[in-house]
Amino acid sequence: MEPKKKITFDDIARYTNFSKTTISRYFNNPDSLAPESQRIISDALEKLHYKENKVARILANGQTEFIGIILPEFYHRFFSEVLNQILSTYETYGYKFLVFVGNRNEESERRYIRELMAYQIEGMIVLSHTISSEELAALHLPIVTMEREDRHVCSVNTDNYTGGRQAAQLLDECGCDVLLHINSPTSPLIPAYGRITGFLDYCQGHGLRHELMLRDVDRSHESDLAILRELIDDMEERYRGQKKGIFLSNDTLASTMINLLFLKYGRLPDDYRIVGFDNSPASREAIIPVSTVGQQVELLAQEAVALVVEQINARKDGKPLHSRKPVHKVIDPVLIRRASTGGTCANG
Amino acid sequence: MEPKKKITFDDIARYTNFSKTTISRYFNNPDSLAPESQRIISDALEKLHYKENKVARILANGQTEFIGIILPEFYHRFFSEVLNQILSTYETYGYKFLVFVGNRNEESERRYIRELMAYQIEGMIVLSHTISSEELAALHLPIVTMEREDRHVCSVNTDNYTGGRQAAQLLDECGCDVLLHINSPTSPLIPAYGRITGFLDYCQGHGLRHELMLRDVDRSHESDLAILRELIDDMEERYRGQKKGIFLSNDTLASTMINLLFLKYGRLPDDYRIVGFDNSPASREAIIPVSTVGQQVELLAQEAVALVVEQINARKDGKPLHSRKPVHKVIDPVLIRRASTGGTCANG
DNA sequence: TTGTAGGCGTTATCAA
DNA sequence: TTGATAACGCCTACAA
Repeated sequence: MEPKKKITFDDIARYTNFSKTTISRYFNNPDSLAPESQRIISDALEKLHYKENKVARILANGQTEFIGIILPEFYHRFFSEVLNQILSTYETYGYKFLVFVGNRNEESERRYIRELMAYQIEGMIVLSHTISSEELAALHLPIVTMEREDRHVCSVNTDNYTGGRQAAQLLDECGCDVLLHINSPTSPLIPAYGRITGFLDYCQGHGLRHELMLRDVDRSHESDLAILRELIDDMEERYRGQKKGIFLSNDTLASTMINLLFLKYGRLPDDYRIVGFDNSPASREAIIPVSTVGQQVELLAQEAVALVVEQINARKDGKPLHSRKPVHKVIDPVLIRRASTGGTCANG
Repeated sequence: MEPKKKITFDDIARYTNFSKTTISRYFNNPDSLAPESQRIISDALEKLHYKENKVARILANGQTEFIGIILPEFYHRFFSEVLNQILSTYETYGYKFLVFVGNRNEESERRYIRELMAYQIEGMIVLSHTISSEELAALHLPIVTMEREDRHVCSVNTDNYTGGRQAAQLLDECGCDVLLHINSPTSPLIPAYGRITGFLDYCQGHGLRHELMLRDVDRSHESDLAILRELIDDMEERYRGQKKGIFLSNDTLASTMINLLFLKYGRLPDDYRIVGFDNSPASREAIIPVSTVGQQVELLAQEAVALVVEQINARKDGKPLHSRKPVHKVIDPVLIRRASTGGTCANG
C-alpha cells in the first residue's frame, strides 16, 4: 500500500493485457472501447492506485490547460477579488492558473512572462501595467487585460465613463451645490480615466458647478489622511455653506473621507454627500454605508476568462490570433445608493 | 520573424554543430563547456529565438518547481495577504504556485488535490480545512498547513495563545474593570482557539473579572452588526459604569464595534477599550486606529514556504518524508498599541 | 570538453 | 475495437 513507484499506462497495460494505447483511450475516448474493456481497465486503475500524470500528457498533446495571471499588487481589494473570481472559473472551464504578483519593475515582469511561456501557458490575463500592450501582443498568445492600457490586446473593463456620470448624477439628484471629484493623476490610456471624463461631461452637460481635485492619493493611508484633511479645509473655506457632493476614486478613500468628517462633527454633516467606486467591502463596512459605483467583479472576471478561452479555442481551430481587431468588452457599473447620499432614495 | 514553429535543442544543435547534450549542458552546467562554445550557443539561441520548454524538462527530470496552494476563501484579508506573501517568495526560491480556492465541499477539495498531484507538484501549502491532516499526510508529499488542524503534517502558525494573553494584558493595563472576549465558537484543534485560552488564562491567572462571549460572528457584515449591537446593549446593562475592555477575534469586527459605539456616542466613550487581531488594513483605517495583536503575515508566509522547500530538498537527498514528527513552527504575534486603547502608552 | 543512446509517461498516426 | 510505433523536448548515464 506504499505508493513508492509511480504506476504508468505501461503497468496498467501489462496488468490488463491491453496496450498503452487502449489505456490512453480509456481516458480520452472511453466510448470507443468495449464496455467490458472499460470495466477491466477501471478496476485495474483502482487496484494499482493509478494517478494520472498531466505533464506527460502535455508534452504529448501540447495542452497545458494553464492560464497565466499577472497582478500588479494585492493591496486594493479589487485585485484580490478579481483573482478570487478568476480562480473560481476553474469549475466552469477547468483551466488552472499560474499567478504572479508583479509589484516590481519592468524587467521582473518580463521574467514572469518568460517563465509563464516556458510552462506553455495557453493564455494570459494581465492586470499589471508596466508592459505595453504592444509588447504583449507580440507574444502571439491569447491575452486579455483588465484595468490597464489595452490598445493592441483584448480587454474586459468596467464602463468607467458611465460610472463617472452615474456618480455625478447621483450627487446632482441629492441637490448638491457643487460637485467635487477626488482622484489621482491618471493616464488617459487607462480605463479608470473614464471616471474623470464621465464626471466632467455630466457636470458640464448639466451646467453644474464642479471641480476636479487631482492629488497623489492611494499611496498610503497616512498620506491619504493628510491629503483629505487638507482638501476638507480647502472645501470648507471655498464652498462654505454650500452642499458639497464628493465623488472619490475608490471606496476606501470615500470611507476615509467619511471618517474624517465624522471625527470633526460627530456625524456626517448634512451639507456633505459622498460617493465611492468599486462596491468593495469597505463601502459596506464604513461607519456610514457608502454609496458607490459598483464594479461587477464576478462578471468582469468571468468575461475575462471567457474571452481568453474563446481565443484559445479559435486558435485550436486553426484561426490566426490576430485576424480581427482586439475585442474590448465593457461591463456596466451598478450604482448603489446608501446612506452617504441620504439613503436608498435619491432625493437627498 | 514569425515564431511559427518552436525551436528545440535539436535545432540549436544542428545550427551550431554541437549535440543536443551540449545544448542541454549550456543551461544546466554551462561551466562544463568551453567558453568559446558557450558564446556560440548563446548567439544561436538569440538568432533562432529559442524559448525554453519547462514541460519537457519536467518530464525528463521530474522537477516541476510547482507548489500547490489551497485557500478556503478570499473574504478575510488574512488569506489574500498570505497568498500575496507566498507568491512573493518566487524571487527567493523560484517555485511557481498553482492556486485553488476551495470555498466548497470536501469532494471538490479532493478534486483540487488530485489535479495538483496530476501536475506533479513538489509540495503543498494548505489553509483550507475540510480535509483532515491525516488524509493530507497520506499524500506522501511535503505539506505545510496554516491556521488549521495540523496534527499529522507540518505547520506554521501565529502563537495565538500568547496573542490572547497580550490582548488581555493590554486591556488589563488600561485599567479595565471587566474584560470581554468576543469570538465565534471555535474548535480546539484550530490554532485560533489559542486566542480564547490565552485570554482566559491571563484573566484567571490575574484574578480579573472577565467574560467569554461566543457568538456566530463573521458570517456577514449585516449579521455582525446585529450581534454586536445586541452585545453592546447587554454589556451596558450588566456592566453599567464599569470600564469595559473588549478583545474581538479580528480587526474587521473590532472596527465594526468601534463604528457602532461612535454612532451611538459620537466618539469612543472613555469606558471602552478595544483590541482586535491580525493588524490588517482595517485596523489602521478604522475611524479610531485599533489596537491589535498583529500577525506577522510576511514572516508566516516565508516560513511556510521555507518549510515546504526544506522538505522538498530533504526528500531529494533521499530522506524519507516522515522520518520525524511533523514540525510546527510558531511565529510571535506583535502587539500594536493604537488609539482604541488610549494610544501608544499602555496606562489607559 | 563533447557525444551517443535511452528514457520520462503520455498522445497521435497508421494499421489491423 | 484494439495495437505497434513514433513522436513530444529535454535530461542523464556512460563513453570517448
